[in-house]
This record gives sequence, C-alpha cells and structure tokens, in this order.
Amino acid sequence: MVKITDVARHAGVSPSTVSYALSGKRPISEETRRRIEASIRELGYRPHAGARALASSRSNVLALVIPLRTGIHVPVAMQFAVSVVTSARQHDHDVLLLTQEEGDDGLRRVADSALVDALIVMDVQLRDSRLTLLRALDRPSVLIGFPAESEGLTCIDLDFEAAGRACVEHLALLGHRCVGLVGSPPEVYARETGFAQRVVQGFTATAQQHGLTSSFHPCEATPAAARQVAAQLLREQPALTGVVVHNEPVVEPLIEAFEQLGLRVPRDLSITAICPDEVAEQIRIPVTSIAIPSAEIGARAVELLMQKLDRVAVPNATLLAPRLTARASSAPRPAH
Amino acid sequence: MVKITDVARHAGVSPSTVSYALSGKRPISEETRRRIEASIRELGYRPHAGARALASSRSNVLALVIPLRTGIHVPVAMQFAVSVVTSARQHDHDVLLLTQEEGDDGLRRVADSALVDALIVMDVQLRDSRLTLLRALDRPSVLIGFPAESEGLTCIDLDFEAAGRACVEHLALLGHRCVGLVGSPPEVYARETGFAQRVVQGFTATAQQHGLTSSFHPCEATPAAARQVAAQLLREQPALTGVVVHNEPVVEPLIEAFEQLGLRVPRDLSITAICPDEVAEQIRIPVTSIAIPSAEIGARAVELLMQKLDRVAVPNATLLAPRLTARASSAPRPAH
DNA sequence: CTGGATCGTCGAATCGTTTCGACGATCTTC
DNA sequence: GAAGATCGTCGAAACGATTCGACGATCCAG
Repeated sequence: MVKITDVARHAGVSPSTVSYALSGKRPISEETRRRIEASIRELGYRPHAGARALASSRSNVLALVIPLRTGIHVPVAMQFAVSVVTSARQHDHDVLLLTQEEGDDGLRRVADSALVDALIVMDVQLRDSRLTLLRALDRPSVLIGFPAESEGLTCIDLDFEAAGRACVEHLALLGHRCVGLVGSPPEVYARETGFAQRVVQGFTATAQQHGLTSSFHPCEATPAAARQVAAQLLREQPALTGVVVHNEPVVEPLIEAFEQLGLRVPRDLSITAICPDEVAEQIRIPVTSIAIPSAEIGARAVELLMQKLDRVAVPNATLLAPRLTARASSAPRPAH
Repeated sequence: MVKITDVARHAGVSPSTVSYALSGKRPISEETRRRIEASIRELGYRPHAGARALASSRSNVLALVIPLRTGIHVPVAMQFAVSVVTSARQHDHDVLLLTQEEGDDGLRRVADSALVDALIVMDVQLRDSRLTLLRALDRPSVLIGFPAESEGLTCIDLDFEAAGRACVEHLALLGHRCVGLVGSPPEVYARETGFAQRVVQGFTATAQQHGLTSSFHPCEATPAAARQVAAQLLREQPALTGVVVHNEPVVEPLIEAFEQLGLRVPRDLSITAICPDEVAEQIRIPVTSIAIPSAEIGARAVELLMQKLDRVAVPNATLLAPRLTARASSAPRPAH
C-alpha cells in the first residue's frame, strides 16, 4: 500500500505538505502542488480512510436509515436512497445503509463508534423512540418526515397537507362538488405516520372550506381492495365526480374499477393522485398528480446535513411545496 | 469520548488486555473479563471505528453496489439490499451503499482507501468493465449474477436457465403442447444481462426437447405492451395453452389481457411466472411461480464474502436451484 | 521434582493521517 | 528601511485502537 510518506518522498516534500495540498487547509505554492499531484497519480495514492478518520475525527460517512415496513412504496424509498448517495458523493461523503430494525442501538452504535459523521432517518413516526436518542446524540441528523414534536430536530418533507389541499383545490376549480379520498393502507394511519394523516387533514379541511361533500377511505394496496373501495365510494356518494388517491399501487386498479362500474375517466370522474411521476405517467390514462420529489428531498437532506456539519444554522423544518401536474385524468365536472 | 485506556484504568488492567477481552484473540481469565465488561458498560465505551480499522487493517464494512437501470424490478433489488445489510450485521459488519453510476472509480476508491474490506456487486452484465477491476483488486468480492467469463470471480444467482426449464416442464407435465415466453423489456436483452437470456435458453431448449411448439417475445413493463404481446402471441400460435412470464410488472396485466381476449385462466390458458412470491400471490388469480430468492441470495453472498475474508476457499459459482410453487394459474391442458 | 507447555497479562511498537507551532522568506505599509 | 503580516513549508505530536514479544505463574509429563 502506498502511503502519504511515499508520496512526500517522491515529490520531495514533507508529509504534512502533501496533506495540506490535498485538503487545501493551508496555502501551497502552485508548483509544489503540481509536483505532489503528479506523484499521487503516478504512485496511485489513496488516503487510508481509517487513518484519516482517526486523525481528523471525520469519517466522511453518512448513515442512512431506510424503512422496511409495509405500506410504504418501495420505489420511492429506493429513489430517495439513490439520491442521498449521489448527493453525498458530491460532498465527498459515502453512505452507510442501516435498516429500521437495527433500531436505537444501531444508531447509537454507528454514531458513538465514529463510524459516521451524521445521520439521515427516513420514515419517522409521530412518536418515535429514536427522537430522544437523536436529540441526545452529539452528531447532526436530519429526519425525513415530521414527528409530533420536532423541537430540536431538523426535518424535511413534502408538505403533504398542502398536497391534499392542492388536489382538492384543483378539483374544486374544475367545478366538482363531491369528492372522495382513497388513502394508504389502514396500518399506515394506525402507526401514526404523520404524512398520511396530513394529507387527510389538508383534504378534509379544504373540502369543507369550499363547501364540498367529501369522504375518506383507507385502502389496502391490492386491486381487490381498490375495487371494493371504488364500489363503496359510489354507494356512499352517488354524486361523486372527483377522487384523490394517496396510495401508489392502487391508482391504476382504482381507475379500472371505476370504469368497470360504468364511469369514464375523466368524462364522468376526475382522478388526482399523490404519487411519483413515473406511476402517474405509466398508467393508460395519465393521471393528474402531485409528485413526491424524492430526489429533491434526498439532495436537500444531504445539504442540510453538510451545513450542520459545518456548524451553519439551518431551519428546523423544511416543507417542500407541492407541484401539481395536470394530466388526462382530470377534467371539468360533467355538465349534466 | 471514552477510550480503551479509560476502560483499562477503570478495570485495573492494561489496554491490551481490554482489547483481547473484546476480540477473544487471547485467553483472558473469567474474572478479569467480567470486570472489563462491567467497566465497558458503566463507561459506555465503543471502540473508535477509524482507530480500529487503522490498527487492524479491517474496517468491518462491506460495499454493496446497487443497480439503477431500467428493467430491473426495484422491490427485488431493495429486498436484496436489506438482506445483505441484515446478514452483514450478523457477522458484525456494516454496509456501504454505492450506486452503479459510480462505476469503476467508485469501486477502486472504496477498496484502495481501505474504507471497505470486501465488495458485493449486483446486476453484473455479461461483459462488464468492472470484472477486470474486481479480479485485480486485493479485496474479495462476490457478484450477483453471472458474466460471460467468470473465471477468477465468485458469483451467485438463481439458476435462471433451470428456472426457464422448470416452467416448461411444469407445463409439459400438465399436457401443454404449445407454449410462449413473455420476457423482460428488450433493453434488458440488448445490454446482455445474462439472467434474462438464460431464461430464454432454458425455456427454448426444454420446449424443443419435449417437442413443444414455442415462441418468445420481450415485453416492455407496461400494461399496454402486455396487451399487445398477448394478442400477438395468440395470432402467432392459435393453439397456445401455456405461457411463461419473466417480467414482474406485467404478470397481472398480461392475465387481464388474455382474459379480455376470451381465454379463462387456468381453464383455457396456464400461466407460470418467474417473479417474487409477493407478486405471484397478490394477483387476483394467484400465479404458479418460481420465486426469486433475493433474501437467500443476499445472505449467501455475505456468507461467501465472510469466508473469503477468512481465507477459506469458496466455490466459483453458486447456482440456487429454482423452486416452483404451484398456484391457481396453471392446470392440465383443456381436453380438446 | 524438573523442564517444557500453556495461561493470563503487560508494555511498547505500529497503523497512516491530520494538525499545531515554528520558522525563514517575501510582501506591505508608513 | 524597519516592523509586522502573510506565505509556504517542515517536524513532531496527536488520534485510539491492535498486536507482537516477553514474562511470571501454573500445569503436566516423565
């Protein structure tokens, strides 16, 4: 293995000079720098990560805790993870993958052993045992999602309440007067995951505000459940003309179900979804949707972490504004 | 931060004794060990990862390279990643996440900087620029999937050829004489990803061997494409009674398409798929399938790596035998 | 009972960086 | 042209573990 002393000797300088040339923490003359860089390339030198971490007390590694639970849409989580890795690399950091089931101990382990400099935690719940831990830890962290009490933590997420609101407003603007929300699987609400509830809040409040009739149903992530919910919605609200879906795998089956019940989309029924663009676009009738900007959230989470590592103050809460893309699935309310 | 000398002082022993008590590399008396363990708990000591890596030249971190490409089924990749993390933890290792796009440089970086001890590479292609690199690297690696030339590498995967064979044999045994294969998206074959081609080989060879009429069509991962392929298959082979699907997102749409073309599954048409159990089970008509054992592959890959790290010889190639689960979608050939 | 293993522990060297203080040399500024 | 900054570099001291050789004590075999 080639080490910094080898490079130093080869370039005719001292090891510390090589280090400074690499880190830029002290000025190095143009000419010396070039000589050092040439030696590095020629010898194929790579700083030893462990030695570097030991000396600098920075590992340049971020921990990412990914969820495993049912009810979360896997491709979204994956996209998010990829975006974290990509962004981290742009800041010269790597990403250590932890699973939810490692729990508190896992977080404490990687933090206390200085294996990672900072942590990103996905899918936090309203009351999450990890919150206390994260607050106590001497390493910065960023949460994806908002717990009930976010004091002393840094959180970022799509503004799901605004997303629910935007969907209803889109439908209201098109003249719809009777709307329904098809939500995530029941267990998602049961375990008090903030984002799902926030959609419901935004949806319900806005519907009321606009004087619309509305109802809300959780829905398992299966076509069968979708058919059932579709039928139930129509039974309860025969005048239904607008539906908001917050449940990725069910968007398409739900449309199929409505059509089999005799409703044409968007002629008789307008559909709006909160889902990734890929899902919205790949359906036979492309769906008007609010995207879940996983890539942006990931990138922003990393930025926040980098700032915190640099001791720059950052906002406690970052809510990304929803952007609605109108597609073929929504239209003005049928004249009839 | 509490360090090993603190523990040593607290327990009244030397630092090296603490180290040996922790690693078990030399015998330590029962009583001393207990005293040390008590001190560790009391002080909340965690060995500094960097220092440990530096002194032992072992980081206890594995690199995992995940694919980003289109055409691979994301939940499968995710399941696999989770299983790698879980298994690694059981061997006291952590997992560093790399993306495909980091490419050769990324692999070299983490390997040469001693950031990781070993590497797992998913989704290798038949001829992959990383192969040369992996062979040259001084760190052990395991590939998921088989390249064209696997000499000097350790590879593991489901035996996709046997999977193709098993599907055809299942259909042949049920009396079917005319079968079709609906494959992955064309780009998967174009980029020469071994596993997809191997299914085709197993399928075609076995069909021929049993004297069956057969045909093969790649298929984009959309319902529209599924409908198109279904129609085309029936046009080409009006006597078609058995279909093998190797394309997760299309299994359900394909069944729907066939039924809309007037064929009842499994009365008129038997379907067999190569896909995760969750996909096979969640469809209205549960599908006879060969599972992709991502969890097992992940666990086995980690085991192999651990053995290689311990300088235990391991087989070059590990092919997992396919297991076919009969479900509602396949039945004996219609009488006439 | 004696000589050679084995057991349990210690001290010191080592791993490969970063970083701090120091020190000439060069550059400003009045 | 003297005093003080700044520039560019060096040497040496961390950083916090692991591991090797050594050494007294205990055990066992002949």
